[in-house]
Amino acid sequence: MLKSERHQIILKEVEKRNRVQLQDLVQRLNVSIDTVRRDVKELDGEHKLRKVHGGAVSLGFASFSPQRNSIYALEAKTHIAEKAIGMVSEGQVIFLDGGTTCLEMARSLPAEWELKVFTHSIPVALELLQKPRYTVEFIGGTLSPESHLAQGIAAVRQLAELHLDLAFIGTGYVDAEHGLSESVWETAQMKKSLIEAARKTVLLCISEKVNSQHRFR
Amino acid sequence: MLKSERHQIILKEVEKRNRVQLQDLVQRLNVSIDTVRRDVKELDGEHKLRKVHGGAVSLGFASFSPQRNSIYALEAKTHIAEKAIGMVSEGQVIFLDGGTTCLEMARSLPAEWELKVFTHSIPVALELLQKPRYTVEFIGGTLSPESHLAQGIAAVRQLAELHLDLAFIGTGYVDAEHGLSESVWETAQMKKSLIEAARKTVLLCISEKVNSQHRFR
DNA sequence: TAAAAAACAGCAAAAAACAGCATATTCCAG
DNA sequence: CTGGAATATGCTGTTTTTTGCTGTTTTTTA
Repeated sequence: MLKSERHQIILKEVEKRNRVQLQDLVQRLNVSIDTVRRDVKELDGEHKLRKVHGGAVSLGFASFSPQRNSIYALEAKTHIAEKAIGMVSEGQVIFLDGGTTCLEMARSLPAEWELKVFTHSIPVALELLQKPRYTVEFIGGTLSPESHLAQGIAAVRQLAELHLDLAFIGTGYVDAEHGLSESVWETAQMKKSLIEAARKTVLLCISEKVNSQHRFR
Repeated sequence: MLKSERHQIILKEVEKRNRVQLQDLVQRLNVSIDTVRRDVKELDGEHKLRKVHGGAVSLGFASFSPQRNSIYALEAKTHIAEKAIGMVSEGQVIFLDGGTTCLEMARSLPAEWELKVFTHSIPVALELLQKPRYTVEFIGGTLSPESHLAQGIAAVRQLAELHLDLAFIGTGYVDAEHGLSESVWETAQMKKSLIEAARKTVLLCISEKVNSQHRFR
């Protein structure tokens, strides 16, 4: 296989799902990990993507989630995600909201589990699709160009019909919640539907006390 | 064999599949590797293609254009996509299926238009979200890991409630339609819903006659 | 803090590119 | 028709690039 061909495939993959792991590329391209590493390093040098530990992210993704740059925030969110995963058991039916915290959580969920996950966030869905044993159910609706999140009446209606074991709602969206004009009411509406659909709802919020998780019903 | 004849063949090959290995050309042309090398070098000098280590790539392929990679018969599909776009008018409400043809169509739709587009394909949705004036409505459902397509009962139900000016259905999925076991019935079901929801349905199919578009109702 | 994963550096084999040379083919004037 | 120049093609040996492997160092994670 041609090197430039590999580069194109890598770029395509990065473009599509914003983040790739080197190990995935190894399988996809049938070459050694070192070759992939060198390819990614080269593409990084050409400013076609950004190399990170264990993989690569698209340049757009870096600006897409500016909070990722802040190590403090990332660490905290990873911590929250870990705590949240501790509340999930295999075989359950759960819901994941959008936002960086939930994205982190989707990434960290055990790949060997069997789980049915509902979400209305494209990045989260793409992350979950990486795990072969998961069933990913997407809540449709009007897509927000900024956050790649489905919202609107259609989404609310679909949420209302679900039966969930657990629902995880992220707060502190980068820009989805505050950037959109009409989303305030809809966000409230969606949360209301979720709380009704789920036996337990977990609000993931980043605050001074890292592991503060407010349950409410 | 004439040199210009070889050059024509090389260019055609590069054009067709975007990338060529020198070894393949050796077999194809029955000449030595050095001759092929010199040919490609010459064509590179004339800016007809780009020479890379071990082969050559087309000029469009070299620059950053993800997704256009190994798509078979891209030319024909682009042609179909263009024809299909000719049937759309600004301000309409349309539906786009998954598959490479519809993806090509999504990419080629005029960015300056205002359009409301329904789809159940994540790649198509991501493409459409690039266009700032578009409203993208996602049809939720169970996501297929291979094709990143929402299917299932939920999708069918949402489709049944739509009111569309036009629906474009792609055929000949790379692997979505045949790779999945249970999708036959669901695909039929979805198409049925679509035909009922849309005033006009267009079936995009790639065949011997490039511009064959079968309308049916 | 310790184990695991990833990155790194260096090395060697294989493939490709390159330079130079010899042979074959074409072209053209005499 | 013919000798020679120009071009084209293939071959040989050398150099460069690529790529996987090994062992070591750094980073991540539990």
